[in-house]
Amino acid sequence: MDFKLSFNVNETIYLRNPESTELGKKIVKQSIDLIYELGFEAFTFKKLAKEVGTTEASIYRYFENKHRLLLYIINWYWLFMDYLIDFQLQNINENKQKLKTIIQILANELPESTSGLDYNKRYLNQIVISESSKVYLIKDVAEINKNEVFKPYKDLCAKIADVMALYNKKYAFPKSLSTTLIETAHQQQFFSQHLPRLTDVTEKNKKKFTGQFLEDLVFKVLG
Amino acid sequence: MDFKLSFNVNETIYLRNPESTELGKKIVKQSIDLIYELGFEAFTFKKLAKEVGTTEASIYRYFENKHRLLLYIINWYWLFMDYLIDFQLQNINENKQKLKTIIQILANELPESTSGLDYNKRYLNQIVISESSKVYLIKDVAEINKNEVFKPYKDLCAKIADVMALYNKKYAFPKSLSTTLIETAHQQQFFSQHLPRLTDVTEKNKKKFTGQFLEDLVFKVLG
DNA sequence: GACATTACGATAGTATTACTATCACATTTA
DNA sequence: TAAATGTGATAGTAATACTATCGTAATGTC
Repeated sequence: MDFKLSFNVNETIYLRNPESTELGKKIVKQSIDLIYELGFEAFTFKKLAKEVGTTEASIYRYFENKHRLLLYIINWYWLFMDYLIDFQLQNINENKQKLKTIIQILANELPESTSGLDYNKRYLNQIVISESSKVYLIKDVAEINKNEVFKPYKDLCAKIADVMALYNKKYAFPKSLSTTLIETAHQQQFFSQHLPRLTDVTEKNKKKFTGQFLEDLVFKVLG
Repeated sequence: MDFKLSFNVNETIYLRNPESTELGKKIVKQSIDLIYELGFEAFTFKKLAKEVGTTEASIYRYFENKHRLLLYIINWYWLFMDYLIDFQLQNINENKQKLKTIIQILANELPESTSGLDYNKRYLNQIVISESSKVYLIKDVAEINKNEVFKPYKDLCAKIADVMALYNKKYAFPKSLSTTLIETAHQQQFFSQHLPRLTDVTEKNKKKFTGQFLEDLVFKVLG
């Protein structure tokens, strides 16, 4: 059975909830495809409108600008990851095994969906790797942070940090290690794909490389 | 004695060497101030021209676009870091002490220069923290990488990885750890400044926090 | 069944951005 | 003395990032 997951993204991010209409859903779905194809800088609402078969003005009714749309997509991803982790951690009792599972989820591609209704998970993954930091690396980060738009990311970090703190109660930096784990997971995937000399990736370990590096790192740090 | 450091930045980055003329030097110096003030997205050549007291067209004679100018600044920074590390590692023989010194250089602000001729080091540091990843998180990363424009960054990573590999000959991921160290140094500084809940920073450890986290991490990983 | 609301498409228009082109003039160099 | 170089001034263009208005079809409400 295939189904489309839906999460409640913070209402201050959009002008009109894209989940509430057919056009809104198409906008989000197609924007994932188009940002993947063009990169965020070359992506515009005009090009998206053409792809969706609507007008620029209609898209502006949903999102104030393309930065907000990216924020929406990235938040959806973090909520999805949170859900995935909860799901996969069911029936696991040991904190060590919990951490191993989390690392594998972060270091690998998302489970591909078969239904065309759903977002393209491979594209979504690549967007998060290449574009996600652009949602907070901005001048007015303090301003937009007031509306809790980074809550899904913070919640996920806190969730992973909690497991780390339970695994080693004496470790002084669980939150920073959690953030580092998430960010490094994406970074090492990006570098191993595009600038491999910055990593220790090889033809052989290609598939498992990021997971191996991170598991080694996390457990050495936590003891 | 005060002096202005000068490094040979890859020639494919600029159209005309900004070090070769007074206008060129002013363009780079003022762009650091202006990117710090506005953030890279809101920074334009028109605004820079006004600040420098020249015309847009004149700036375009030095740099193809603002991305190239940022690349120039970031490369200058990596060459500077490379130089600083060599300088500070003189007379240190132990690899452990070398790594500690490197971590402190990465985790703290640059030594402030007193001369007005020089680039503003505090601004430069903040730009690297907030904007540096934007030079490679782009669609055509493979294309521009061909011209070796990321060489200073790669060289620095390799240099640090070499020390790590000497410190622990059995460790399997020295390059990835080196990249992670550099990137995390900036990230933790950014997060502790703007989104502190993602880190373990406190009022007390504020100044030393990033360095402490990284030193703990690196030596636990390397053993 | 009349009426209001909503969602959307169509169209138009504006300020800014990101360039490119040309020409005149001053300074340096050969 | 001529040629080359660097700059300023000005003009112009295509694209970007919006904002505003209007008509209309579909949906919901009294």
